[in-house]
Amino acid sequence: MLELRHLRTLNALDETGSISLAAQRVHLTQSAVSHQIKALQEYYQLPIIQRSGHAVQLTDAGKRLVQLAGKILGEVQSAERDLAKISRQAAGSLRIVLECHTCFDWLMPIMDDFRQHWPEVELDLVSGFHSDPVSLLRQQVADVVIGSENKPQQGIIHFPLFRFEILAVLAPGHVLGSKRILEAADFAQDVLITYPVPEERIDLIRQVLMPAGVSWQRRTTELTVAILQLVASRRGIAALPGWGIKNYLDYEYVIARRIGTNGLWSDLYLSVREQDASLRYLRDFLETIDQVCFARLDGIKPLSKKERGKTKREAGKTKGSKKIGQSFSELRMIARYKLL
Amino acid sequence: MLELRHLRTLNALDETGSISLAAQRVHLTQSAVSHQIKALQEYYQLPIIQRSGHAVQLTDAGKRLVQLAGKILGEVQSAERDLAKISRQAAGSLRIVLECHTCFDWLMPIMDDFRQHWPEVELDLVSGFHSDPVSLLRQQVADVVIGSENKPQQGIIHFPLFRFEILAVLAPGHVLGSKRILEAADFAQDVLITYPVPEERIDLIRQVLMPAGVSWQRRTTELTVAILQLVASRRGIAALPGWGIKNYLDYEYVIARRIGTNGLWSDLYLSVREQDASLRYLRDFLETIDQVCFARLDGIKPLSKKERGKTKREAGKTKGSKKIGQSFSELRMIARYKLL
DNA sequence: AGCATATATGAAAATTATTCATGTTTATCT
DNA sequence: AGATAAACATGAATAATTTTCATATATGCT
Repeated sequence: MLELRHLRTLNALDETGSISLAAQRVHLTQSAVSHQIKALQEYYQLPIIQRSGHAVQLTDAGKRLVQLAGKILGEVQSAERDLAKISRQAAGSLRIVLECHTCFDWLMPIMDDFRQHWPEVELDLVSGFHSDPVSLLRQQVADVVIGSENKPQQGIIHFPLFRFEILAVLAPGHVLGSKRILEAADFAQDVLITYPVPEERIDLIRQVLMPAGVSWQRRTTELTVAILQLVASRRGIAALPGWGIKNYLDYEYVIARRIGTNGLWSDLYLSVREQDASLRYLRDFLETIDQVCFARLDGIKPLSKKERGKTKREAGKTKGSKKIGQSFSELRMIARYKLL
Repeated sequence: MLELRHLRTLNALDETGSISLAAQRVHLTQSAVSHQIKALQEYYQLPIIQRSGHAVQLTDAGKRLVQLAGKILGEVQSAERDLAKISRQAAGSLRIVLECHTCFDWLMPIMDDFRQHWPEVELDLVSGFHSDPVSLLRQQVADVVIGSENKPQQGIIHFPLFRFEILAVLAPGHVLGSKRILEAADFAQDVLITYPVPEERIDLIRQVLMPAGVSWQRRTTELTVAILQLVASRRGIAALPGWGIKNYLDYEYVIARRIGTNGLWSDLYLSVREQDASLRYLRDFLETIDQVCFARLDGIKPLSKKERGKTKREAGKTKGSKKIGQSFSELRMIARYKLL
């Protein structure tokens, strides 16, 4: 029997074009998705996907179901927003601390979207830099932290957002451009341009330069465009998220190179106080982030189970309070479909 | 997590206004529906139903979900019809044998609806009377029998439709009208007006008069209206399904009385060859019958598990062929929502 | 009050979904 | 070409969820 679960999976499959990626998006294993599709094919006595070599393609039948998913999942989300309004969970506050500076880029449109749907939620960005952003949650100064923190802490829940690659950004024609991959030592040759945050908050420094014992020169500026402008005018090099510089790369304003053989990756989490974790508008916010980011940001990956603070099963067991149909997986499970 | 299952149940709940009836409609126990609703309420942290005494009423939240169900379930059915077309299961034949004469009343509009959705299925009524209608399935003369047969037979599957009450129909002012309930003996006093079918096919005779050893006089005619006309003009009395005479009762053209303390009830099944049981258009036909009948026919009841030829669990075990995601329950499980 | 009817609920059972471990196929690299 | 890696499939085991069963509770009726 067809269920919404299937439609959510098919939707992810449509967007990712791959069973394993779709599986990550819906927080299942590749095997689970494979079984789901098999079940659907047997139920309808029809092939849903077609394999052309490695890539999977949706058949006409598959496309029809994806179309159904598109229509339906939006309706479901909209109904659930209405339910939140009915239950008066529609008011509250969402004060956001952004640990990752570049994230402004994708967060802004999401905030605009959110404001439309939740006019009664006070939406704010908590400005300034903070050494321990999560403590702001405890102090009730902020309600949400978007950052890399994922260590389990009493009373705090970390929702995984996604993993992205940090690329070295160079001026076109820069000498280092001749290398396909940059190593720690390469960064000693030029000025490093960063946001004005403490060294330990800069992934390149913490994870690459310091471990390698390489020294560096640094120059800071507030805005991403300013960093890029400096790089392009050969004042130095930078390290920025791949999705943040996509446009500049396309116009060959700057060029990018991988850092280290496997690349330099960073994980993003959204942290909240435990008691806020089931707030409707918070869930909707999470859902929107997922939808928008996976649809629009290039080269990001879902955080797989291993990278998560808690696994689904542990979470179920850990929960002391009465189960109210809101296991961790449910909190996290998100309808992924294209925004209209 | 919300699933289509919940929406189907809520829809039934909306239409029946009762948990137990809704349960019958979706072929679950009352307990299961109760649990489902409880889970939903806990998931959304909202009451979905309100109890005013015995009757259950949907809250605003419940109504919003029903509204969602209305939008969504129609889309699902429509997508599934498209899938059938894609799989070329859209062509075939549906030759129907009607054992119950009065059933023309509700079947006609259903056939019209069906013809629209399945233009490539040859739709026919097999006319004439047949002592063993199910054998027509074996002889490939018909594809579907709608009747009271429900004894398990090799190669035949009986899908339960519904149970309805057969009422005695009298002219207004008829002497028997003074009784609230008619007994077998009462039928000896007047002419019995029936369709021209063998005695053993008339429930009143087989189940009431013959067991009681009462004799009767009979007069036959083809059409339901003709029977009613004869009754109204005091040429005799008749026994007809409650829903078949609703309009005539409303206009007081005739009156109706229960037969026996518990009433005379008849069960209707739809029988097909086993190999046809998973045909898409057949399922759709079944689905439509369910929707239309439960929405429009007065006083019918779903057939509960006990009345069914096979139970869900037995069926699963019995099936010899490889399970292909189409257990008996799935074959039977029907999205019930209002036709547009 | 007592009975019949409708719903709720905890525990057991059944069913279904997911993961794990592994196999197969296709693509890539040397 | 052969080895290796990547993506998907699949059977069996396990986990999770759903349903039923057996009652309990509440309501309405006579």
